[in-house]
Order: sequence, then structure tokens, then C-alpha cells
Amino acid sequence: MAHPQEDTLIAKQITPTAMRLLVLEVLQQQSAALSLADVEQLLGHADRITVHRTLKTFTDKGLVHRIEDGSGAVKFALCEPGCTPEHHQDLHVHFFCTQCRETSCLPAVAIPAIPLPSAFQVQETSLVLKGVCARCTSIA
Amino acid sequence: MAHPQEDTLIAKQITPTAMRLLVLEVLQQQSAALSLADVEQLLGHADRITVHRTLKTFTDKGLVHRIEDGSGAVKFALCEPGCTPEHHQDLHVHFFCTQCRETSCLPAVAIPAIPLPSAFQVQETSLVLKGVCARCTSIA
DNA sequence: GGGGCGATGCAATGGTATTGCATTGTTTCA
DNA sequence: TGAAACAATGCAATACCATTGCATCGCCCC
Ligand SMILES: [Mn+2]
Ligand SMILES: [Mn+2]
Ligand SMILES: [Zn+2]
Ligand SMILES: [Zn+2]
Repeated sequence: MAHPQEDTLIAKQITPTAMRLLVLEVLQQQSAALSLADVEQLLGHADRITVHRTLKTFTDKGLVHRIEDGSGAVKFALCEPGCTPEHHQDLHVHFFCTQCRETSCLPAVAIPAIPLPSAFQVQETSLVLKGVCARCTSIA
Repeated sequence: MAHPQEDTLIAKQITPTAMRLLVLEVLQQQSAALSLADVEQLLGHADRITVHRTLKTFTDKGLVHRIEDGSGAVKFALCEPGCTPEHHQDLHVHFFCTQCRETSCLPAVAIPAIPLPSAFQVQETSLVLKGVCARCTSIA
């Protein structure tokens, strides 16, 4: 197989297509999380709706996770290896840089346990930090 | 004065107007955070844009804080007493119920310190939990 | 080769946030 | 008191982002 990404898709029960391989490749090449518009632009002239449905498929299958960073557009980033659609393991912090507007996963920074009244049933936790990222700080 | 809310606005350097008093009253009466559409609906037939600008003014002056809960619309809730536009004290957790779609401030649950590499300059922290709230849990 | 089914692409729609601009209301000061 | 100055309001228009409908395309299996 020419595309090493094929195995990744198949492992997640996603039928490999040309478009999906391209989107996956783009996601793997970038260190920051990407919005739909980002992916569209990086791909050249791909159809936005197809990219949208590709990202939705990836999310449903546990290949990527969504990040709501407050920028107005949802960002997407590859999941960590152990993720399944049912049990996402991406309990890490996300950082949104107000200067370069890039959002990064910080897999090394785990989300601490939050002591909640037991009447609450927590399904998902999202911890987004906003500020100036390491790169922008060093430049300034 | 007939409106006890007037003092609250003046204390935050906000010129009291009829619309602003009404919006503040609505925010005080509700226990959950409100979206722009929520406020508009609760007010009857107020102009949406005016409400929008009222909430923006309130936010800029440190009277309310914005909550991005991933529902698609930003929610607004009253700040804690010590808040200023520069230094928001609302370092508490927010809970979004996927069942009733209500977002609540949990002032009692503080956000723990997040150990970040020193190269990052954190300006703001947002911790949103999603799940089923206490009320919806007890009903089910 | 043809049927079946998922993927694709264009068009259209829905929802939220924001801006422009004319009007209205209020304060300030001569 | 009356006009200028300024702020707030309301309607219209616009900008995005996300989502859905539907016809077509492409691939796999028979
Ligand atoms: Mn992540
Ligand atoms: Mn809050
Ligand atoms: Zn940056
Ligand atoms: Zn609920």
C-alpha cells in the first residue's frame, strides 16, 4: 500500500478513500489543532462539506476529538492511541494562544479530578487555557 | 429609586437605562446562565441587538462573564462580587447539562492549579463539565 | 455488466454573532 | 431655556460557521 495512513483508518473502522487519506495526512503533519476552514485551506481546493463530513466521521469513529476553544470555530486534533468512540482518553488540557490563534493539545498535562456533588453525572470534561503560547512568548 | 439594580450598574460604571435594568433583573432572577436568545425571550419583545450590546457592555465592565459551553451560543452569568474588568475572579467550574441544556456556575468548585511549562502565559482558564445535572438526575 | 450502497459535491438553509447607520434620548453648557 | 454633544437604541444588512437535501459518482459484490 502506498499510503501508510490506510491502516490507521482501517483500524478505526473507517473506509479509506482518497479524501480521507488526505485529511488524515494533513492532521498528522500539523502540530496544532485544525478547524474545518484550516483543513480546507491546507488541502487546496477540496469541497468544504466533504471535509466537514470527513471530520465528523473521524470524530464518530474515535480517530479525532473536537476542541471548542472559544475561537468561534471547532478545532480537530488526532486522538491518542487508546481512544475509542465510546471512551475517549483525551483528558488533557488544551491551550489557545490569543496571539497566533493556534490551539494545541497538551497531552502531558492531565486534567485533575474535579470534586463534584454526587448528584452530577459527568460525561465529559473540557479544560481550555487561554494566553500566549511558548512560541509567541519567545518571539516577543 | 424604585430600582435597586441601579446601584449595581453605577458601581460598575454602567449608565443605568431601562433596558439595562431589565436585562440585569432577568439575569438576577435566573439560576442558570442565559444565552442572548434566552434573555430576549424572557424579556418579551426586546430588540435582540440591543440586548446583545447590553450584554457586551456588562461583560466589558466586569458585571457578567461569558461561558462557552459548546452549545453553540455563548451563555452569560453574573460575576462574583470581587470581579473587575481586568481581573475576573470567576475561576469556578461550569456545568452544562446535556439533557435540559442548562449551564450553571458552580462557584463552590474552584479550578485547581494547572502545572504548565513556564513558557506559557495563561490569561484565562475555562473548565466546562458536561453531563446530567442534579435536577435531571433526580427526575430520571 | 448491473445492482446496491456508501462517498462526494453542489445548492440551499439554519443559527449565531456582528456591523452600519439613522433615530431617539439624555446630559452639558452657553 | 435651547442647542450642541454624546450615548443608547432599533432596524437593516452582513459575516461566518455549521448542517441538511438531493442528485451524482465510484466502488464492491454478485
Ligand atoms: Mn486534544
Ligand atoms: Mn460562572
Ligand atoms: Zn501563539
Ligand atoms: Zn439538567
